Amino acid sequence: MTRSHEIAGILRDEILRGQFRPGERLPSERDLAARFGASRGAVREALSQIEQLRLVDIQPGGARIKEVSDASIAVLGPLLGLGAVPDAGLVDQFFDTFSALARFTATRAIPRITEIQRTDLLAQLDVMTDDLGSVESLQPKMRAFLLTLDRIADNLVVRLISNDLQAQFVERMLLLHPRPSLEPESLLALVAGMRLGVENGDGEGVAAALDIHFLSMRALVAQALASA
Amino acid sequence: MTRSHEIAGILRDEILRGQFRPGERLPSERDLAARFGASRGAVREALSQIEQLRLVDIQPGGARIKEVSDASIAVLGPLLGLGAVPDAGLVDQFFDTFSALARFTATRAIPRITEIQRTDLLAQLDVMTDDLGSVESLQPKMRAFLLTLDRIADNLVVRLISNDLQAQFVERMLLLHPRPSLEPESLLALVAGMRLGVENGDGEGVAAALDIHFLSMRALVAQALASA
DNA sequence: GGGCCATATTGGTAAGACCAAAGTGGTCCA
DNA sequence: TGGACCACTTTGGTCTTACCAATATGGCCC
Repeated sequence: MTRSHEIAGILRDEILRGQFRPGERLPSERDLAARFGASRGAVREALSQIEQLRLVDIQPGGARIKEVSDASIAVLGPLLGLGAVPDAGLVDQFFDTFSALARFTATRAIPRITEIQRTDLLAQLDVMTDDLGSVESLQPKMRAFLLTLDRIADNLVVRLISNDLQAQFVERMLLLHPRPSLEPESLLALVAGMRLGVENGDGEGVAAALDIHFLSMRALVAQALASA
Repeated sequence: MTRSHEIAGILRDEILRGQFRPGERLPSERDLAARFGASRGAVREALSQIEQLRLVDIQPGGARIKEVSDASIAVLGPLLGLGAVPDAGLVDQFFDTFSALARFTATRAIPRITEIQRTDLLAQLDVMTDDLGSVESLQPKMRAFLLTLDRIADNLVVRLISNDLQAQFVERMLLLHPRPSLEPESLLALVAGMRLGVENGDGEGVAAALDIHFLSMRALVAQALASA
């Protein structure tokens, strides 16, 4: 973690917390440098990063704060990390959205699947079947499965969006305690449902299995967050 | 356009064009500064921006190129702008994805709509009905309508994703010539379909109207790009 | 009270310097 | 001959100082 990233993180979080009003001017680079005990160069690098998040608009004369709701998806992670516990509403929105993207990918991928890819997917599902007990070890396998679907669907736009969601979300949620734990039965239903869909070339079937899974996931996470 | 943004744009495009292999090292900051006739500070700000796109991994010892497919959604715009004409396949993927997000927003927004919001949406649709002839003036109204739906759906995650897609895509597509022109009949069908859905609280109806619209849009844009 | 101009402030950029970490190549030893 | 070790070089990270152009600010004048 470099000094400029550190400064960028602090300023970014202050903006996300609403400590500046939209339209208001950020302190000058020289003032910020003094505040952080850093050089103007480091502050400028930090501001350059925040500008990419579309949180500020930098112009000669001053940097002005913009609306958080107009920012880049890259602020999602920091937004989730603002409090000791991620905002439950935001997490639910994330799962709802992520679920929709997974459905999208599944319905696009399955119809254009090759036999080799089908074999690959089924093998991945088989491995998952042997591992239903532990969410910790299942999660990366699930992620790899979805990534394979992503590659088959061959939609770079969704792939890039998923990259951002992964980068923003996954690491933070893995820190959550107590961790939500899915019943082995529902995990079995998920894997079995996806397997059936993959075997029969039924994208809608795979999507439906994912839908159900994410619905129960949302309920469990909401419960975990409420008790945290 | 500042010098650092300029340099960032050039390097970013070179990476997106594949002029560096993933894992390869970018020239040192000092070399880049010499190449661009700029100071190291300006180059560092540029690299800091490219790092945020997840196109490079900067570490003491050197900056290494990463896979484009692992980058942020923020590279979509630059990717579309690489050639004289945007890549047709990528544009089609964009519309497919954008359409799915619009469907998502519509199905989430309509069920939770208030009477005031319903009146607002209907008014917007009425204005659009009077303006079916010109795509130029209809497009911003359409965008405003979708933004209203976004606000009603109240899903910040999708809102942020849409921000990025808008920022990456809209300006570039508006430069396209020849511009695709939709038939007034199909536009009328779109508006009428959405109106019916809004009136009856039928989110699936609104989504279906959007689906059809984006499908014909995809066909027209593909045609426009092929002739360009 | 409103428009205008000089001044202070702010971002944009450059040049030079130092440090610590990583990469590099050679040497030395087994 | 092969591998481990070490010194050197390169590289990113940071700071300082300085200057310019565009903007913002405040006071002045009409």
